[in-house]
Amino acid sequence: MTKEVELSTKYDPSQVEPGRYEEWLKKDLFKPNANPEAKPYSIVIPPPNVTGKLHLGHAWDTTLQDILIRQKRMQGFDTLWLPGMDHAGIATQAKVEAKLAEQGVTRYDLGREKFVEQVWDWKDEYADVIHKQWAKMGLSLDYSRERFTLDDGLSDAVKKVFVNLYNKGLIYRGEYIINWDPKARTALSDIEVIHQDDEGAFYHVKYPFADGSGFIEIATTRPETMMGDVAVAVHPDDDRYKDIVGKKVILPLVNKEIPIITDHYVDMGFGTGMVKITPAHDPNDFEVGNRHDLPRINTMNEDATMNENAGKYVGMDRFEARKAIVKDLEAEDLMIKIDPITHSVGHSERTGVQVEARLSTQWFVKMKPLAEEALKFQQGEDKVGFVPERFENTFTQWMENVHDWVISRQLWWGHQIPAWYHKETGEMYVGEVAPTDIENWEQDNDVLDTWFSSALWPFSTMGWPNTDAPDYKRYFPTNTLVTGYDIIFFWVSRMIFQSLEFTDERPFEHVLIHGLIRDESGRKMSKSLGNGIDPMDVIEKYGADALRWFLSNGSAPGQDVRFSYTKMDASWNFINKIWNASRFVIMNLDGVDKIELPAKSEWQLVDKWILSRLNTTVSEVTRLFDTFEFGEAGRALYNFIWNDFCDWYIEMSKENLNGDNQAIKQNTQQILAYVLDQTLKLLHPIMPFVTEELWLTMPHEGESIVVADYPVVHSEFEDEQSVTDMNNLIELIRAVRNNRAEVNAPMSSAVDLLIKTTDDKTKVIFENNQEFIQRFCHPKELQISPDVIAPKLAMTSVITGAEIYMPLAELIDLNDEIARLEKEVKKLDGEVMRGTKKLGNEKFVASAPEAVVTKEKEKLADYQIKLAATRDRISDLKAEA
RNA sequence: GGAGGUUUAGCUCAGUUGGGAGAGCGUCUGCCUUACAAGCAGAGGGUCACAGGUUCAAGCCCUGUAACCUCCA
Repeated sequence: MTKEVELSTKYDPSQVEPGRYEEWLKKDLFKPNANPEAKPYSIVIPPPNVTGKLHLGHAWDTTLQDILIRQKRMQGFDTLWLPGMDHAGIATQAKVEAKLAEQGVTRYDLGREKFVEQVWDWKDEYADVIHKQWAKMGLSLDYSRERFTLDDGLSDAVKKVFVNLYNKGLIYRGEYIINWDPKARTALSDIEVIHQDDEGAFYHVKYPFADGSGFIEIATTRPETMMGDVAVAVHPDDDRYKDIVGKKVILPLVNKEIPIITDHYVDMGFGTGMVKITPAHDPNDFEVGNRHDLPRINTMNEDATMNENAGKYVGMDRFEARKAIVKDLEAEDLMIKIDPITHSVGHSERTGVQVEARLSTQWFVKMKPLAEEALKFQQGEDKVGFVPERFENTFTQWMENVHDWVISRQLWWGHQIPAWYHKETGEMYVGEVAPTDIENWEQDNDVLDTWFSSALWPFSTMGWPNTDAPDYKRYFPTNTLVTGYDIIFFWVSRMIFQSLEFTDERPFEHVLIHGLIRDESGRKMSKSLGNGIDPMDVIEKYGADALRWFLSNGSAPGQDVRFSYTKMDASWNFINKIWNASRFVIMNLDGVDKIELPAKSEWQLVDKWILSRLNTTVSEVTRLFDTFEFGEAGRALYNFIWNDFCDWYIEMSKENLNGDNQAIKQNTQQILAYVLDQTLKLLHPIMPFVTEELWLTMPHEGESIVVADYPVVHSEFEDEQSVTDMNNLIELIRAVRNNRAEVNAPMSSAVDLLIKTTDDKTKVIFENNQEFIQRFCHPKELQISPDVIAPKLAMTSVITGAEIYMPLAELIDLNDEIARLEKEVKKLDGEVMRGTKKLGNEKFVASAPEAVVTKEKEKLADYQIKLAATRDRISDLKAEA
């Protein structure tokens, strides 16, 4: 069968990628294979936020998952990759509020119900964008199982977990000091607060004694909170202040008496050793206040404006109030000095505003028992395997020091807390279903932290709490979770303890942690810097395959990676190479409509060699995939394809394809086709589009490479001898090319080539492969014989098993050639000395493994022969001179 | 203050149990060889941050130092 094949001479992703994904979906290739005999392999996608578009970090994360899932699918596993998205409470609500603000509308204008409707519209819009982006990247997701964190099923799971933890006493409600985002007007957990160094000041303020006997000096960074001061504290061991403990001072501007107390919390060495205590506005002061039974005076509103407790400053924003208070203190001569300082200030991860410590009633998860269980579990055999391992430390250290988790959020978008308060009695009811006399109850207004529902993702998406759900039974626990190190605390840790608590199993066998994508100069990509790169733009220019290749090869496990267009160029180049190699093979497959490897007895040296190299590559790539070493696997593939297959086998195949021997021609066609087929399959998990295109163009069986069999190791391909022999041939060709380059004798000029073989084996190899020596060395006259007589003036190279002479009398100078050879002698002599010394070391010979010693001996012998031959040649040439 | 990471060629980075230092890009030389000039052939380029130690043998293991980065408090 003659194939009418037209492939363009350059790889063009825009001719390869569009439409392909839709074909795969139409053929239903991304669903589990429904083979009950197959081992299941499952991954749940880290659900992206519906706040916006996916960035390069998502592209990286999902590419790694797709690589895993595609390889396992080809290996015959029953694979499930479950997609979904996250409602991202605070972030999404903030976006929608910002959009409304442009129209001058607030969420309060709309009311809760109308506002939430608007958020659903937003969600639908962005879910659509995300679906299109997933498709562009070629992700083999099973959309029939797609979930959203606010789905009914997932919401049931959330309620069940909440109520269950509450009943166990692991969820409680109380008035504590928490982190407060005054812009979103909600509580935040510890890890949603980003600490950054800001310019601020230490304000040194006079607090006069009530008895008029002078004043003390109090330093504070936050004078605006002083309306809430209820005491001044010193350390009990601080001798400086022994006499004043128990006295009263007058709170400036307020003219209220407050006591001087002692508490171990005070750092004697810091500042003046005296601190003002403001229990409603500082977490440490809150603790001090509890110990001393002090009142808590909240001086701010939800939006961080001052409230009626702030006296004349009521209504001012916190920063305005600071200015006003400083001014007033100065006016009353109570400000001693203002020292500028740089200090760490907490900001909201989502809205960016400065976080307030705020006293409020919130819901909390009691973390200690859950953390202990998780830590204990990680001591066992079945622990979650972190890859790379060092990230397990990150996890355990956080778990060991974890604080209770604030889970209530004063938002409207999210899972409303399943607690109701009786309108008359005030009684609280917590349950999965609302009270039957609902008219007498009011549900808690707050919603749960989004991570509370995300923590259940690996099992809630599989049908839990129905433990008989087929997916739950077959695919949970999942096999691998892939995510960045930046959300180990937020998500990975919480999935682990929730899964252990509710399913008694780990949520995933392995968690593969990757780094962050940075820009070309190593900066984090961010909106404020404007240095973000849209993966869709990259795909537009280079294709999804090139982006995926870059992402899977760009870095070592757990390391950050810099994006660069130079790297994308290199990535495209590699695919172009594959494209053209395939093009060559396909163009030369006339008469071949089925791939059938010729009988082993028919294999020539080059055939044995390429099959052995292929086999090694399959073995390496498989091993490296199993340990998540995609970069190393990629390098193995790159080297095999470019350096072995393209540079040597394809080049040599031209000799056979154009020769007269029909049998050899057909064998060569089959081996070219076979190696290409195997190579495309090895590459498919990484670059799905182009491999599908090429595979479908060449002879193939089956409807798509997506579900083709992944290559396996064939022990009958292993052939060390052929690898050694081929290397011998390559060494010859390289030596000749080298000599030609040295004297600027291009391949187009034929020159005599005399090869004096010094062992029989080499003689046979060179004789049997004369046609390749002809093709690659382009000799005018070729002699291969142990009896070659060295010409008087000729370039000389000594290789293993042979001496090469190229009589280039008109091109070389005798003295130059002697100098060149002497340089060679110096190098060889160094090698011989090194080997001699090493083998002369008795301890080395005695302690090193035998294989290492043997290898050293062989190398030494080889160098000794080459050295002697080169020296002989020099003395011959000198005799000529 | 605690933990972790990084330091290897001009640049960006690999280097899997310790057994002669690698790639891509860039540089230099020569080639339009009918798959690919975004290609081919060849070349040059490194005290593996520094100082000790373990070992027959260290980029790799141990100790310390320096610089930079990240997370936590």
